[in-house]
Amino acid sequence: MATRDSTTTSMASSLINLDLNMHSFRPPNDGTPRKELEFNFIGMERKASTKDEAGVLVEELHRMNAENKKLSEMLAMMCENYSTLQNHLMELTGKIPPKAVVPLKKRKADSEDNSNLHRIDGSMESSSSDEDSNKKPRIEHKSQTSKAYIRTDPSETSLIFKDGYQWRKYGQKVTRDNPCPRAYFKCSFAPSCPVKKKVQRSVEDRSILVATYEGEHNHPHPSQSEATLGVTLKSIPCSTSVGSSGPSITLDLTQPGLPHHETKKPTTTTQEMDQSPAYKQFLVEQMASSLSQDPSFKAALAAALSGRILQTSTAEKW
DNA sequence: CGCGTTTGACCAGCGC
DNA sequence: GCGCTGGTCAAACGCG
Repeated sequence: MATRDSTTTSMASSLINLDLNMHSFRPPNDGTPRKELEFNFIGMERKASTKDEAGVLVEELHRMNAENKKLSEMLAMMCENYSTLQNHLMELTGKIPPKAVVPLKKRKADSEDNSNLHRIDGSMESSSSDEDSNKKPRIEHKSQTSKAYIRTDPSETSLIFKDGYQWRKYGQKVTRDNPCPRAYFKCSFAPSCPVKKKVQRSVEDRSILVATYEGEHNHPHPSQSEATLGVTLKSIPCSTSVGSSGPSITLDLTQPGLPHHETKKPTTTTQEMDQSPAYKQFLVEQMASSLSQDPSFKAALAAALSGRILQTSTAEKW
């Protein structure tokens, strides 16, 4: 964005310079033939100038004039492209203004939560940082937090949405910076599963549910049949999720039926089981096969890639 | 009756 | 140290 602005600014400033240069050649009244005026101007500087030198200067003037016109057209086109792209982006992001992405938070824990904040268009707000993790022993699952944005019916007041997992609500609280209550859920699919999620409506757009996931499921994803149409039709998972504990393939924790792909990375137990290259190759093939056969993963991958491509192309344009 | 939700109370971190 | 705030607990409640 800054690159685009500076480019536009520098182009505009050079245009202004060009324009000023043009005006410096023009008299207040532009009624007289231009060539004669130019010749007179040059003549004022040096009477002994030859006709050839005047011709070269006039030619240069015409060339700069044409360049000025070309640059003006380019600027107009760039402005038009910019507005078109902006509209397109607004459509893709579900008309969420960028300022809605970073709510003002006072407490440290919340600001850290935002470190893993993801925009609704899938672009990461910033990389994660665990620099404060030692200061807050209360939060035990800081290493794996992610946010997901789910669009729901604005008339729907419930904070419950189906994402394929089983959740048990254990609390609800009205927070200071959001009049909408925040609901606290624990994963109840497995008794020992440490995963929690907080669900709260966005201050900016009440139709958006902001789900914050903490921790990592220690059980397989419930069967895909348990994932209702609540997410696929009524709710639109919009964000990718990336844990801060290293590279992972997590695409969207809210995707129904989507296996927890971050667990697909080789675990230490797997590595200890068999270090043979053939076995590794087999594992890789199995993973690739299972992933490619998963329609949800395909859809999530496509969404993530398209978002990334759009982001890259937009950045290049700017 | 069992399970999940609601809701007020309590606890602990953080800033002043 | 105190007050504010977010997070959690657990009894009460509702529903199937």
